Amino acid sequence: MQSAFDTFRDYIARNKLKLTRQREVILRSFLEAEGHVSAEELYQTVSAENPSIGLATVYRTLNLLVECGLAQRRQFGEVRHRYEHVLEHEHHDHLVCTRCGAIAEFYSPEVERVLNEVCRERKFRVFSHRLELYGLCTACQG
Amino acid sequence: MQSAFDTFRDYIARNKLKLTRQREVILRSFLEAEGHVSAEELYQTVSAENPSIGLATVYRTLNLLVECGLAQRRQFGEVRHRYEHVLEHEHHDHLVCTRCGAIAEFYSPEVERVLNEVCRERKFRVFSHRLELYGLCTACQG
DNA sequence: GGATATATGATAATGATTCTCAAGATAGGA
DNA sequence: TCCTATCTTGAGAATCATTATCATATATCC
Repeated sequence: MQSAFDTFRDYIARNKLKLTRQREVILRSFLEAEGHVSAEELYQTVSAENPSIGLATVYRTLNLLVECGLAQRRQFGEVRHRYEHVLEHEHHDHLVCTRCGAIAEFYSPEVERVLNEVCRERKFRVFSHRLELYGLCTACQG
Repeated sequence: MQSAFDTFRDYIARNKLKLTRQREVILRSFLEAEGHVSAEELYQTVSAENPSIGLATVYRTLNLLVECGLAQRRQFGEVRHRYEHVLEHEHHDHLVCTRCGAIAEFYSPEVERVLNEVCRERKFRVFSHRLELYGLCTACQG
């Protein structure tokens, strides 16, 4: 099993790109961040230790991470996008709390099965889906 | 059963707003438009017959329509939002063709049931969900 | 080490949407 | 019907996330 760094290095090499200090720093921060980071948040973390790194570079690197399959870009009702890890992280859907903003993940084989059935019936060749449930998390129901 | 215009008028009255010529024109165009319109598209239609109506007013009116429950705002992988009718239009999910951009609707009681079950198990009080399946429509599979 | 292609940081540009504000229109009395 | 308070409008500025530009810096490959 390749590590995220290996995957990134391979992608860099295959596409005649360059492995820069900035890209390494940003990838490391991204991997350390948990859950669903926005570009701005990642930029805050990164520039705390490395004030010279610019926001544009964070965006550029996040795009690279999406291209090489390490990150997935999502949107949860907000304007900005959030990025989440893909490696060692199964496909899943989301429960979004509309009060506190918490985002929980879930995976349900039942859901997957039913969705595939829907597509089969309608002769739709599905590649991916996005599914978000909005409501109140357990903590916010009190 | 109230018509869309009645619903709109009620909302206007209840909130001490005013029923203007522009709002009527925009609501009528919205109801005539089919499927999923963007603000810009609706603006094109509206200003064809009524060049003095501005884009900002279209946005403002669409927001009113969402507030009074006549329209629902969605996003299908694009940057801009699209608006769809709610009245006389059951809840449904979407099949989005990534090649031709066609958006088909579907409703599956099975899906609804399974999703409710997921929430019950996780003690999540769900209010709504968004579900989009991305892939190739029948026409684009050839 | 040097040549050359790619990256970077700062900032301008973009595109969708919202805000601002002066001027115009509506609703509800008098 | 007219008045007046209040809400709306159109035009363009402002905003916010993201991308493009460009001169300078840096990695890669010989």
